[in-house]
Amino acid sequence: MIRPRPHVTILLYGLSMAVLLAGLKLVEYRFFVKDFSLEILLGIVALLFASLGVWAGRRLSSPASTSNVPFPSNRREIERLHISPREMEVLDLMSRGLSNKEIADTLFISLSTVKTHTASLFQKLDAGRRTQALKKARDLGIIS
Amino acid sequence: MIRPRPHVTILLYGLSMAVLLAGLKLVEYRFFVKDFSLEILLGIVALLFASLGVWAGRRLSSPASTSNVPFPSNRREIERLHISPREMEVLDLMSRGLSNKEIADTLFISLSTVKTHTASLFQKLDAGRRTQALKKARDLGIIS
DNA sequence: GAACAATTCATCCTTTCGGCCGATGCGCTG
DNA sequence: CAGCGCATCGGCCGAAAGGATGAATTGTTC
Repeated sequence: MIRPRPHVTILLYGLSMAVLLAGLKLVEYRFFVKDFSLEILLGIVALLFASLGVWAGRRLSSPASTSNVPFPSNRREIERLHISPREMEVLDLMSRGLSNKEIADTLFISLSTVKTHTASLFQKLDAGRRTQALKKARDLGIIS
Repeated sequence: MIRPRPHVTILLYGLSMAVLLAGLKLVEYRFFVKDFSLEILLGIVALLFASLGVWAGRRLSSPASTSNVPFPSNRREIERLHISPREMEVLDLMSRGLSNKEIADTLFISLSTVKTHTASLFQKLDAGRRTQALKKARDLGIIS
């Protein structure tokens, strides 16, 4: 997510809004007629839009703050080993002592994905453990 | 082991040699009379003493090469956190990307003992993971 | 559009790690 | 000698990490 598809995200956002508005109409008829509390309705709508906003916001704002690997990061070696940007992020967070779960939460991806990244990192760095991977990466100068 | 009791090691070595020599006498009677191959006997004896020598050699030579934590190693912090010498060795090997098992084999101690050391390191460094412990230790300047 | 790399996610299984408990032996110090 | 720190070892348990595959989507490139 994040980097690969801003268009799709925007489309999804728009579509979701459309669906929500359509739903609103329905709700209007179903509940307004029944003298349902206006406050509750507004609260629900606000909550839905708020969460949708947060969701979209995360998706769209991430690209800017995502390339947060503050290091000259020996590009020669990174390219030589074919280490992708996303893998670099994982590697960086790993070097900060985060667990896979914490990395997943930070990057807003699933644990499975983090494991995929670490696995490919281990392969590219020829390591079998994260500590070993970090040692090698540090020796290669691709992390601080 | 290693540091704590050279006396005991020497005593054990001497005792083992005595036992072996005693055993030799027995073997001498049992097999020599039976016209057993002299080469085989010598081979066995040589092998036994060789392994004993290696074993004792490791024990005795370790103290010299054991303080192999090649680093100025911010003593202030080490003392402040009450990190013992043995724990420093474990920490150092940990930073080299070794697994607990490998550390155990390197230090010639059991896996349990390594775990004890790592556990007390985690407590003293206020960490829950080895990568986190390494990060903190590195930040404190007690490892390279 | 096919081919490809990058990113995402899942499941199953094994190994390793870490937490928690208790225990022993040695050396030093009060 | 009693107490304390250090180092050693064991067992049990749950959580984390790692290995092996398979698969879907998106963007780029030819």
